[in-house]
Amino acid sequence: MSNEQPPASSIEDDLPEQLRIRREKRAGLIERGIEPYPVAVARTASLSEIRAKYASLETDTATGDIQSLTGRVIFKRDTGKLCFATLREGDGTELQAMLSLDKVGQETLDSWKSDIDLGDIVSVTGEIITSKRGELSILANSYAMAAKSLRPLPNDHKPMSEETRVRMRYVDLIVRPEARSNARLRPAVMKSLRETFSAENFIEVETPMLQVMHGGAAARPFKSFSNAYDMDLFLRIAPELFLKRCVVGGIERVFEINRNFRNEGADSSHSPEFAMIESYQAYGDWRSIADLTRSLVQNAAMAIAGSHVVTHHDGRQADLGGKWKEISLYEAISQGVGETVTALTPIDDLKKIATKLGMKVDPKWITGKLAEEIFEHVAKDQLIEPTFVMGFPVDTSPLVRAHRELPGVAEKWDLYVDGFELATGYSELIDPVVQRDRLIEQATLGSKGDLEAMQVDEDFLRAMEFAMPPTGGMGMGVDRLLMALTGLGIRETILFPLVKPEIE
RNA sequence: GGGCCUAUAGCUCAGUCGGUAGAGCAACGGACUUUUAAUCCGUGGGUCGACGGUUCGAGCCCGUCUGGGCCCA
Repeated sequence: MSNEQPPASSIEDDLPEQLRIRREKRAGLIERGIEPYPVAVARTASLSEIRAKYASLETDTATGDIQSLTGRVIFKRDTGKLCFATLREGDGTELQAMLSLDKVGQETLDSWKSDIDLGDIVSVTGEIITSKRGELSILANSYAMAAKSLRPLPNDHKPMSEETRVRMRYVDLIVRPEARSNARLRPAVMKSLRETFSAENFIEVETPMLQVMHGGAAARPFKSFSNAYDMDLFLRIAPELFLKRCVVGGIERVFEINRNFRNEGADSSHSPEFAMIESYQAYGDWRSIADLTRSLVQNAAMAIAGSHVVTHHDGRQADLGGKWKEISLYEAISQGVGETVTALTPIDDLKKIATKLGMKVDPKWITGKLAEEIFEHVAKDQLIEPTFVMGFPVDTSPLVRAHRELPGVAEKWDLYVDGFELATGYSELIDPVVQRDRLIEQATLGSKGDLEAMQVDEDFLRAMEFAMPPTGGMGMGVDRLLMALTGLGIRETILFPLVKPEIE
C-alpha cells in the first residue's frame, strides 16, 4: 500500500479531457454513496447462456424470466424515455439491455444516462424479452455498476493500429473478435499436442530454464546471475540435453512444452522468448520421429479446424493432410544451383557458388553452414506445402548421428511449411566418445568467436557414458505451429509479445 | 548491418504551395419510448514523437535521436 500520492489536482490538470471526465464521474459516484468498484454484483447467468436458452424467441415477446446479467457496455443508444445498450462479455457474446422510464423511474434512467460510459462493466437485472425489432434483450428493473472504466474504448468500427493492439492486448481482446479467437486457439492447440503425446505414451517433464551451461542448440543465450550461488546462470536456449538425460534414465518416451530464450533479433517469425516442443523416443529414429511430428501437426489442425485443410486468417487455405513430401537437402541445392553439390563438396567450390548467386558470404561460416545458407537462398521460399528436408551436414549438427550411408551427412531433417522452418528431427547421436569430440569441436569454434557455438557439458557427457538407447528426437516451435495453422505473424500468436517501452 | 515507409485529438486517419489545426467515431449540453455504427441541434478537446537548424513565419523543408512497420543481407 502506498501512502504517498501526489496532490490530486496535479494529476487531473494534465489529463486529457475524456480521462478527466471519467475520473470526475467516479468521484461523483462515491460522493453519492455508490461504489464504482463493488465487491460483488448480481449475476444469475452468462450472456451466452441466455443466448442459448432463447435461441429462437419470437419478436416482441416477454418471457417472465427475471435474470441478472453482466457485461461491458460497448454501444449506448440513449433516447428520451427508453435507452438501449449493447453488453459484451469476454468470449464476445453480446446482448442488448433496455432501460425504460416506466420500469426504472426517472432517477435511475437519468443516472444510467450520465454515469454509464462506453467501456463500463455493469450488472442489469430484469426480464428477458425480445424487442419490437426482434433483438433478444434484458428489460431492466434495476442496474448496478460493476466496474467503472476510466479510459474510453477505442473506436469500435475502425481496427486499432498494429502497435496499439500489441501494446494494449487487453483492449484488443475487448474490441477485436479475431484477438479473442486467437487467444483461444493456442490453448486448443496445446491441448491437442498433449493428447497426441499421451495417446502415444509419452510422458511430459519439466527441465531447468535457469541453467549453469547453455546447450542443445546453436544460439546466443540470455545471461543472468545468481546471488545465492555467486555464479552466472543462463536462460535455456533448448531443453535437449536434459531430455536426453531423461532417456538415459529410462524415460523412454518423453516430451516438454515450455519456453526457450534466445538473445537474437526479433522479426515476423522470431521472438526472444518462444514456446518449444521437444520430444525423444527411445528405439526410434529420424523417420519414426517424423511420423510423430506429422501426427502432432495434423491432430492440431483437426482440433482447431476440424480438418487437415486449415483456413488462414486471410482466407487462404493450406493442406496439411496426407503423407508429406520429402526432399534431400543436397539434391535441392544441386537442383537450385544447376550443378552437383554433396556434403563432400569442398568449401571453396561452395564459396564460388554462393558468390555466383550474389550471396554475402560470412568468412566464419564452416562448410556445412555455407551449404545450409545456399539451400535457404535457392529453395526456402518454394517450400510452401509441408516438406521434410532430409540430410543436413554433419559439421553443423553436433548432437546428431552420422547418416548410415551418406558420408558427411547427418540423420537430421528440417520440416518446412509456408517457407519457414517449423520443426527439426534427428536420429540422436548416442556414442559418448564421438559426442565429446563434437562438443570439443564446438568449444573450439566458440573460442574462435562463434557466439552460437555450444559449450562442453561434462555432466551431460557423463550421462551419455551410462549409455543412451538408440533414440529419435524432434523439436518444434509452438508459435510457429500456430503460424502454420493460422497464417498469423508471430506477434499475433503470442498474447503479450515483447515490446519496447513507450516514451512518456 | 543497409534501404524504404511511418509518428497529428481518447481511437482511426486527412492536412494542397511553408501562412490562424481538420474529419468520422468518442466526449460535453439539449431534444427524442423500439434503437442496434440510432437520429437531430449545439459545444469543447491538440507540447502535430523529442531535440536542434533554415525561414519574417515550420505539422509541412533539413539534421540528429526515439518508437513502430516493411524489404534486403
